[in-house]
Amino acid sequence: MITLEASSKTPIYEQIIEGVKALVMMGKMHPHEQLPSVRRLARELGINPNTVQKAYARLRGENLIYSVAGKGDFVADNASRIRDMKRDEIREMFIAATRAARDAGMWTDEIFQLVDEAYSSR
Amino acid sequence: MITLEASSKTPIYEQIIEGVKALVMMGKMHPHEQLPSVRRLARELGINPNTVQKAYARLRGENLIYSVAGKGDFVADNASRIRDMKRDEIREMFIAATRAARDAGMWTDEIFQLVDEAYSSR
Amino acid sequence: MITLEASSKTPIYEQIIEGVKALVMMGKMHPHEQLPSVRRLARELGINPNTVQKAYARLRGENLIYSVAGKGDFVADNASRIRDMKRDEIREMFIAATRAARDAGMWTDEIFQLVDEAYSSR
Amino acid sequence: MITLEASSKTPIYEQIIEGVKALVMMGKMHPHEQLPSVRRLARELGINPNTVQKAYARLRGENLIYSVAGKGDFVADNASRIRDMKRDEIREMFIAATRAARDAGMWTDEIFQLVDEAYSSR
DNA sequence: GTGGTCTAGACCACC
DNA sequence: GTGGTCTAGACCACT
Repeated sequence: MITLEASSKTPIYEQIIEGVKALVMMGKMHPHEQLPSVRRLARELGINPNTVQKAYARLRGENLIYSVAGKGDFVADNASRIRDMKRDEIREMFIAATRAARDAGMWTDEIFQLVDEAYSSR
Repeated sequence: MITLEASSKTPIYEQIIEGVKALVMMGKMHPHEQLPSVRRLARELGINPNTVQKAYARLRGENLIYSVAGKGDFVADNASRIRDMKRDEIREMFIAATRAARDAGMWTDEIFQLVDEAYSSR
Repeated sequence: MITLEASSKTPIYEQIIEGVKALVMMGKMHPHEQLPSVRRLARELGINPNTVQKAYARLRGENLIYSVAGKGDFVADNASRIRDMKRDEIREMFIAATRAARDAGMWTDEIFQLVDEAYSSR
Repeated sequence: MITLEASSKTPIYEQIIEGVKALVMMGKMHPHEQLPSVRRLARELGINPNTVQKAYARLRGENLIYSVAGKGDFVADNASRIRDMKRDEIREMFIAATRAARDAGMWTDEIFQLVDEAYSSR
């Protein structure tokens, strides 16, 4: 369910974090649902368990998942706030892109058209 | 004319590259105009000459500047294409952001408002 | 597998680049095969790791290799185009040489004989 | 009569040397004909007289020109051997190109055709 | 262990 | 003075 891009410059553990967030946000995983075990996911992705461990630790640090000793990791109850966090990130993306566009001499019309196309594509 | 953000996680040499591109794009530097020498810019920015050298080498690799032995580095003739290159980059930023926004359940209205605010701010 | 010519005036890092290209072109290295690590190759060649790093960085800039953080560098998928790139370079060499030869009053017969000898020698 | 390419990586003084050789080889300058003075040529080319001086010094070192105190520099009598020197250089170009072509898997037929086209073009 | 970045200092050819 | 190359040594993040 999670796919990695080996040649990408974003670290694997971050790709895993984003992958989990995406699954929850798209409703493919729900609060209190169990995540694949560290070792299992590592095996499936063909990577080092330490890397998965690091990703889960970060997710735990953000209180997006919780651990139950001896049982495994589960999606947290408050996982719905992922949506808000994601929106904040996206806001920043648009702000940065818009400033760059303005500096490059693009007008808002051009941007709106671009967004429209991208939104309805694929 | 070029400023560095020390706390940024983007490498210094890349900040220099972007700085030079921006100067050309904004019309503050023109084809065949001489760039500050490697040593001089390094002194001004308080960094190591090798770091500037690396930035200039990359710019040369993209044919955006050319070097004349014993004289210095100059803005390339075809540097006007920086504008188009930059626009392509910006297009990609908006496409990525828009797709992410759509996946996060945002509507185009929300995006348009966001862009409008960012465009007119500061 | 890569050998350096110390007395050559072409920079070491460029010799490395050509060496890697040659290995791929001759089929001694294949896409997704791992290159010797920066430090290891530096040790083997008796040079500074930074020099190898520079060579690999250039190869990466040409999309002939790709880096995976913490794992190493690998031959790119599209590395087969090295062959075509090399042929274009060779074409240019012959065109330049032929023009010079014509200007120097040499005939094609003379050139053909020269090529024949060089081709079958060593 | 001599033209320089500023952005070229071959040094200016070498471009001058090649320029003088070419003029003699093409019969546009003859033995005992006077060369432009150092200062004059420097002015015409918009470069530093030291650079022209260096080029003339090298040509003198190869006995291709001679100096007469108080009068200037002149094409040497034995300048006809420029042709032979040039041919040796060209031989080397073809040998290098042919070896590279062979290593890249090109056949002599392909080379011959390439040479033929280049020879009759322009 | 891996690659990526940066510094400090040196040497070279060219102008 | 200029850019180009190389070395030595350091620190960082990632696996």
